Amino acid sequence: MGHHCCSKQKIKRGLWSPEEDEKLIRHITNHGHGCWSSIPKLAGIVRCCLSILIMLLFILLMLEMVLDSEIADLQRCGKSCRLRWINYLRPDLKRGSFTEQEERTIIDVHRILGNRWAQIAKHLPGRTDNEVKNFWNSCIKKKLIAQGLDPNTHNLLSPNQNCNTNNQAGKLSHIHERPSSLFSVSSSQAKDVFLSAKAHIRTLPPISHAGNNPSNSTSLNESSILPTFEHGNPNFSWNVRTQSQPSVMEISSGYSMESTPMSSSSLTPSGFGVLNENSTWGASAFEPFETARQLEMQLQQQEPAQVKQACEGQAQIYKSNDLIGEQNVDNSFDTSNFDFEFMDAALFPCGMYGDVNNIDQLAWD
DNA sequence: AAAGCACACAACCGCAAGGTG
DNA sequence: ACACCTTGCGGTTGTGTGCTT
Repeated sequence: MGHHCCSKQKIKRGLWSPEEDEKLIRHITNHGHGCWSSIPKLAGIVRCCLSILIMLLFILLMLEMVLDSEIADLQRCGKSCRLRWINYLRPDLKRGSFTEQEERTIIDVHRILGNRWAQIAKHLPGRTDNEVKNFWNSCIKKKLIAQGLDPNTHNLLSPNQNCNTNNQAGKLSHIHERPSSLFSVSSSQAKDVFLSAKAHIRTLPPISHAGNNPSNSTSLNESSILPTFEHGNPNFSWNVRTQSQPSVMEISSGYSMESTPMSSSSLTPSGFGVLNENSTWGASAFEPFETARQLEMQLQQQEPAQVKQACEGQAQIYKSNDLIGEQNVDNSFDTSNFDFEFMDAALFPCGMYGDVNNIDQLAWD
């Protein structure tokens, strides 16, 4: 086997020795990595030239020793060198275990981006995609499962899934417990966040909706505030009414709206800002609601198909808004053509993991 | 003490995208 | 336009280590 790029070479595999690390570090710090595939040879050649100069200054007897010990080529393929440098030797790497803040960031960003480890790692300075991936698979995944959440979708596991998970996880017999971990939140906190969300959602322009099951709908204008709600659910949708309740956003879910402490964990006190893949997650300024243009720009950095759908939806929203007051028309857009999950994620990207007491301030700053 | 097991982490593999001749 | 090469990414496997029996 082995890489096709190095099948002809005499390639060493497996763990790197400290000597190999040292050679690689010395070469890259002196010359940069340039072309990775050339490094294994260059790492030897450069050493060779230096050694020759040294040899001219010193006794010929030293020659063999130097050749033997110092200028031996790095018998690794470029791919392996690159990986070793990026994942382990790079000086800006942060070693050690992940902090709670990093863990939250990973969970938040993963909910939006999925298994795009390289993108996720960009939000964690000093961490590599490999590191994040390993941490996810070995730690966070299990935590989420133990919380009764699907690590892929971040939604509640169905009873069947829970069953399966129980079987798979084996030891996770405490799955039905509701530990008061960082993922859970009290109903009063949820209420605060909910009110906060409500306040910002109100900034949306008026729009009508069509075709949602009223029985599954919860209007934010209702005086009864649900202690929890679930926005990470792919079946979770939103819409806004104009006629009877102008400027009110309505949230509905094809999934059951059963009250569960877990489900509320998706909403964040840190704001509803739209995540930019190129920006750092976590401490971004609060953005109550993006204009259609801003949102479109954000969305364009996501998957094209989803962007298209989301923008079409937004365009319809604003288009219909223009018509309000002029004529009483059904301004609905086709919900079947709208990616609610993505829209949901774009509007509510964070988890409810921060300091809930700052919600109002964050909300209105 | 030794075997078995689980876990975390490092490294590998295959694929896709982009660049270049 | 095509083939080849390089790089980057995500999934998977291998390995070392600590714990349990």
